[in-house]
Amino acid sequence: MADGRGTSSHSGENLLFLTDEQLRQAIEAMFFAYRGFTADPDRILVDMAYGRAHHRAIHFINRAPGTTVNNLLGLLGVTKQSLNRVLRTLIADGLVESQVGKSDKRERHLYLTEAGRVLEQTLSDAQRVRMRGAFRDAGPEAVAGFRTVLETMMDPEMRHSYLRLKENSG
Amino acid sequence: MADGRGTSSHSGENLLFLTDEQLRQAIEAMFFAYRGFTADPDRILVDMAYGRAHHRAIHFINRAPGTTVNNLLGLLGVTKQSLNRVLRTLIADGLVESQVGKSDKRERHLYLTEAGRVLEQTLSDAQRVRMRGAFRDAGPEAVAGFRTVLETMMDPEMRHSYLRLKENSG
DNA sequence: TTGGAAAGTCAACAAGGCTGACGTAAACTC
DNA sequence: GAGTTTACGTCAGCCTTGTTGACTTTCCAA
Repeated sequence: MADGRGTSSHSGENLLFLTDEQLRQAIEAMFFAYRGFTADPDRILVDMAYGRAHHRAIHFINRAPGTTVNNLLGLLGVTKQSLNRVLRTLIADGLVESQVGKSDKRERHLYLTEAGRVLEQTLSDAQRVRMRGAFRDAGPEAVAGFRTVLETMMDPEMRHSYLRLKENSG
Repeated sequence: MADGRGTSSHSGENLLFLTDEQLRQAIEAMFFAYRGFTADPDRILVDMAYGRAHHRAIHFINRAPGTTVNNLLGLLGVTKQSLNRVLRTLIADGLVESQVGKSDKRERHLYLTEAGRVLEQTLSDAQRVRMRGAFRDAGPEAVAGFRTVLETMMDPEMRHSYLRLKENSG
């Protein structure tokens, strides 16, 4: 369908698409595509003394408003010291708000401020333009395959986080 | 096909799969999947004082034996100072060999040594295990779609590099 | 009331990006 | 043949973003 080879059968008997060479090509495709994937928001971020780490924090706070620090830590997969450095600047700059938990006062619940939402929108707009273009050019069936493979490629815990976010907002 | 929605038509009339929400989910899928993608080789590399940058250099030298430093720079998308730091240690450790160009003596052509090939094999084996599992579970049609979308997502120059590597090795 | 969890912080360090400047050798050009 | 450009290597210094380890404060829950 994409390369006219190894895609004619659904069954497990056709495994030509699993040769080492095919897999190497897929690895390179991931590498090059990820570069493109991050390029657009990165360009915006350099102009404002922020980096990719800030973008990721903003993204997930937007997706899971009111998330606790601990939960965010799990999504991002970094240490609390690393996240805290980023979070501190975002709070100081008025993009993120931290609210003491009502039932459990040890927890902090994170929200984007209005300014934070504006930046999130700007960044995700830029990132979505490329994604939308790729999806449109590739077509619905390719997109479905794309998402299936990505989901299968995740670590199980990450897949779990991913699916939970997906359910809660889609 | 993967989610039973928005995949029934080839034509441009069906654009339900391009909602902002769908695109956000795809962005998250890329993020989580890339984490899984790099996790296995990363685990191997920490035990030997190497990082992801070394892996990338080794990968592309293996794929394009005899590549010049300049060419490798283009593939990796980093500065020569950054690459040089990595390359120096790889050459010092006997994993990479640098040969003065025959026709143009300014150029250096890079090759993996036997030890370099062994490490490359170890790393790419680890990375391919996950890739192969994901491909097998997702099926040939999903794989074709996956690759189509990734190629479309690259920057044009990167796509050009990617396709050239692809042609030259299989 | 005490143990442990959630969060914040300080300090120190490493990998891996970057810029800018400089040097050398070889190739190219006029 | 002189001057310019190209390819490569290197030094110095900076930044972001990750890490570990230690310590404190707060506060929930057994």
